[in-house]
Amino acid sequence: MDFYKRVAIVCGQIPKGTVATYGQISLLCGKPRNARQVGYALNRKLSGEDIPAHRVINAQGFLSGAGAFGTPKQQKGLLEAEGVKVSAEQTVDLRKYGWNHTMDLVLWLREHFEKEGI
DNA sequence: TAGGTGACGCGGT
DNA sequence: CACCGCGCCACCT
Repeated sequence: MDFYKRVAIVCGQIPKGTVATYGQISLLCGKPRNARQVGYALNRKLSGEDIPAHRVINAQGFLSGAGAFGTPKQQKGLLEAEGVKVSAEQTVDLRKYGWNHTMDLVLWLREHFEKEGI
């Protein structure tokens, strides 16, 4: 499914030190209603192994995917290693670390998808 | 083929 | 705020 390829490309654009939400990724992939599929893709590694999956959390700022990483709280460690503060409850302040993607990115993605034929 | 599931999200109370 | 319910949709049984 091309959607998974798009997920890989979009995730690759998340700046280090910031986090994006599942809904945001699905939106940027052109499928506003596929937030669940983003989680599914990352969980099953359907978009590749080497993508910053730790930077993707849910809309409430909670690290819902922590359990899929090696050890619980592994995701927390990865985020803190790049300067993202994670609370003891495994939550991140989206107002502070949330990814504010630009409209330019949307256009860039559009062209990139077109060029890749996905 | 039918029904259940889930790294989700939003609106209502 | 918290909690609840419902919509969502590709996958898996």
